[in-house]
Amino acid sequence: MIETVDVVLLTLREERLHVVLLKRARDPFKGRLALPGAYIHPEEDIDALDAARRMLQQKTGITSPYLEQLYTFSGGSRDPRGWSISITHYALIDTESLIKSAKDGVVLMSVDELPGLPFDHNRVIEMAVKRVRNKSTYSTLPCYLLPKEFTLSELQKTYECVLGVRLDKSQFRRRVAEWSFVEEIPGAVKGGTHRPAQLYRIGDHRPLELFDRSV
Amino acid sequence: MIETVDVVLLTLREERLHVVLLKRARDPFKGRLALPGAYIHPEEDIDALDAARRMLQQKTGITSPYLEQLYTFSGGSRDPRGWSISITHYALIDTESLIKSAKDGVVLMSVDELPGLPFDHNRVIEMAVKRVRNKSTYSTLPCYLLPKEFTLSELQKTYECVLGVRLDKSQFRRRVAEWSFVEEIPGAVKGGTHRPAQLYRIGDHRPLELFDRSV
DNA sequence: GTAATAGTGTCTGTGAGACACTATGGT
DNA sequence: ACCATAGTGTCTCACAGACACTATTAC
Repeated sequence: MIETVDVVLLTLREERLHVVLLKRARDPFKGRLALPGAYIHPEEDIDALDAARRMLQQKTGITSPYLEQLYTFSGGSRDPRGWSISITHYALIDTESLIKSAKDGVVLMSVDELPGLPFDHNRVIEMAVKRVRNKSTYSTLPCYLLPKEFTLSELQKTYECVLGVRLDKSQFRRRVAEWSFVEEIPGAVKGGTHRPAQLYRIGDHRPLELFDRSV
Repeated sequence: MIETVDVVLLTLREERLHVVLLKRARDPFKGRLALPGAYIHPEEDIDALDAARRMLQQKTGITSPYLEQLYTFSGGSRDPRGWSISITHYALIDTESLIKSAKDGVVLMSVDELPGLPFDHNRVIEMAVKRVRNKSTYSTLPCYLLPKEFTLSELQKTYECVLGVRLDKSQFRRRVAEWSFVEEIPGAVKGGTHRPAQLYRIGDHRPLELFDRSV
C-alpha cells in the first residue's frame, strides 16, 4: 500500500486562480508536472496535515497561511505502482508572498487551462477549486489570497475572481463593514493615479469565519 | 502503517440522532462499543468508499442509501498499534429500514449521550453530526432519514430534529413545494386519530440536492 | 359539538439588488 | 477643466418570519 499526501496550492494571479505544480524528480511520471506530494513518514509526521505542511515547505519553500484537508483519494487504478491512498489538501496564499519564498522549479498554471496531469491530479485540482469557490460564498476564505494590506476594491475583485460573478460595490462594502476582523489601517492609503484608497488588513491572526448568509 | 475505514451510521429515533455501534470482536479494545470499521483490503476493494460500503454491509447487515467520505484521521497516537490512517465516512438511513436489516449486536445510542469510546471515535462522531447538521441547512440530506413514504409534518419534524431549531409550518411547506423531487403520492394518505395527511415520496433515485438559500 | 392535526392566506419588516450620486486624487 | 477610481445614499421588490385562519378527521 502506498500512502501519500498531496497539496493543491492556489493563488490569484492576473485575475485567475493558479495552482502550483512541480516537475517530478522520480518515477513514475519522472519529469512531468504534477502536484507537490510525498510519502507519509510515520516517524516524523504528527499526522497527515503536518506531513502536508512539511512536504510543501521542503519541496516548494512555501508556508501557506491556510491549509486544510480536501479529500482522500484511493484505489488500485490511480497509481501505476499499485493500490494507493492520497490524503489531499488545499492551501491558499497571496502571489506576492508566494513569489518571494518559492524555490526554483515552482510552476504556476491557470486552473482553467491545465494540461493532462499524472495520476488523478486533474480531478484533485478540480475538487479543490470547487471547494474553494463554494466555501468562499459563505466565509472569509478569499482573504488568504490577499497580501497583508489591501484595499476594499482589491478584496472585492478577489471575491469576484474566485466566485466568478460580479458583486455590487455598495452592497459588498456594507457587508464587509460588518466583518469586525477586516480593519481599517489608520492613515494608510494606497495612491494610484486617481483618488487614493483606504488600506485594510485582517485583524490579528486571520481566523476563517463563516457566515449565515452569503457574501 | 494501519489503514482502516470507519463509518458513522446515523438515524433518527425518538426525535434524536442515534449512531450505530458494535462490540469489538478483537483487540485492541475487545468487547468495547465502537464504530463499525475494518482494515482496507486492496485485493477486494475498489476504493475506500467501496470498502466502507462492504464493511458496513458485512458487519451490520445494513446498506445505507447515503454514504459519503467524512474526513481522514491519522497519526501515531490514535491507535495503540501504532501510526494509523482511518478514512472515515458517514451514512444515513431511516430507523424502519435499519431495524429490518440490522444484524444482532447492532447498538443504537443517542449522539448526545455517548460514553467514552475507543480510539478517537467520539471526535469522529462529533464531526459527522456537525457535518450532517450543517449540510442539512442547504440540502435534502435529511430526506435520507425518512422511510420511502412520509408526510410533510414528518419531513418538517426531521429537519427540526437534525437542525435543532423550530421551523414555521407555512414557510416550510412553501419551500418544499418548490422541491420538484418531493412529490405527492396520488391518493395516498396517512390516517392518524385526526385529519389524515397527504403522503409524499422522493422522486425516483434520491439525488442529494443543494440550495442557494437555507431551508 | 370539541379536540387535534393538516394545510392555507396574509401582513410586515428586513435586506439584497440596482443604480445614482458625491468625493478626491492625477493630469 | 476632465477622467478615473473611491466611497455613499436611496429606492424598490422579494421574501423570511410570524401568526391567524380554514379543513378534515375521530370522538
